Amino acid sequence: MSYSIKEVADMMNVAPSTLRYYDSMGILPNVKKVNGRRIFEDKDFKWLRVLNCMKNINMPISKIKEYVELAKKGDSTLKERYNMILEQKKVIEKELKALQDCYKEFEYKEWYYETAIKAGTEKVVLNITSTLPTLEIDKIPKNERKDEK
Amino acid sequence: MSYSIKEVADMMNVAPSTLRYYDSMGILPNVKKVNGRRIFEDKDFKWLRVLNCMKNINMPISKIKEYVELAKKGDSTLKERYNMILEQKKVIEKELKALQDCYKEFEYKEWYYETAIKAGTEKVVLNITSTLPTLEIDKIPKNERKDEK
DNA sequence: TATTGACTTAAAGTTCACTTTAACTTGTAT
DNA sequence: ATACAAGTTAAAGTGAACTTTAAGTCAATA
Repeated sequence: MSYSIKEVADMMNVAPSTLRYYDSMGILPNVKKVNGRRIFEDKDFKWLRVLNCMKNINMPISKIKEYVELAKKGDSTLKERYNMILEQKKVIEKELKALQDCYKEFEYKEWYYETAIKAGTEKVVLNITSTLPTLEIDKIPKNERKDEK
Repeated sequence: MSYSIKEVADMMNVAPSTLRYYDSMGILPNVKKVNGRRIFEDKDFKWLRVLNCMKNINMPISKIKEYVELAKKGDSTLKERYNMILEQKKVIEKELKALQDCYKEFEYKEWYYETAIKAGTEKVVLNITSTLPTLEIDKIPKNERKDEK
């Protein structure tokens, strides 16, 4: 099977121009062209799946390109690519943790507003602080100082 | 306790100029100023924690500002703010799911490279496709067509 | 008293990731 | 045959989120 740029764009939820842009940046390697038109085939989808992941974790295009260039060089870069994957796995773990903490913060906010709406006013909940450790802000920094009041 | 802009910037892992920028965009409400200098107090950290969350889930500043403006208006906007929170919770759920799928994809990649490195070549794993449903790409679109080869 | 360092604003500059535009080609339908 | 839809490139434009710069203020220290 083969697919046009529009079809692939729809599948990936992006504009065709975005895919052209990706291609121009060199992160859509080996896409076949017939009469100057891009034709996406099954083999391309393997990479599109990975690309989609990399975009999801906000990997910059420059880094994605780095990976693509390594892959093009073949077996001699296996270890380098492996290390990139391990590094990115750590990034995802961090992001997952951050997102989960955010989720808890928002669950707290949900309760907060439910309580406030029932009471008709925020005042009843305003001085209850969420005890969720979303931010390192809870740690007091070294160069702490007294209130100058 | 009170903190300088530099101290808060360090706690939040951003540049002081970023906090000034946030302030100029109106998403650091009610920060005290002494002799023109920003002084962050305990009450500000409640909001900074939430702001940090909102940044984490890539909420645009314009939307964060919307929320701040609603909060400024007081109890009459409780329901609106509640709805915003519910909506954002859904966004987080989606993002979490996407990230978890990416994590699986990267776990597969980890195995892929471990196997390839052991064998000294990618060829042994190259035609094994991950079966993880990271992308809707696996669904064949309506306007599918035959290979023109 | 002079200097240093951390702050201030307003405005301009930068970066990234697209998106749009303009001029053109190609394949399909009438 | 002609029109139209969908593709193409190169280059310019956009928007968001900072970041840098320039010129200045203020408090503490030598």
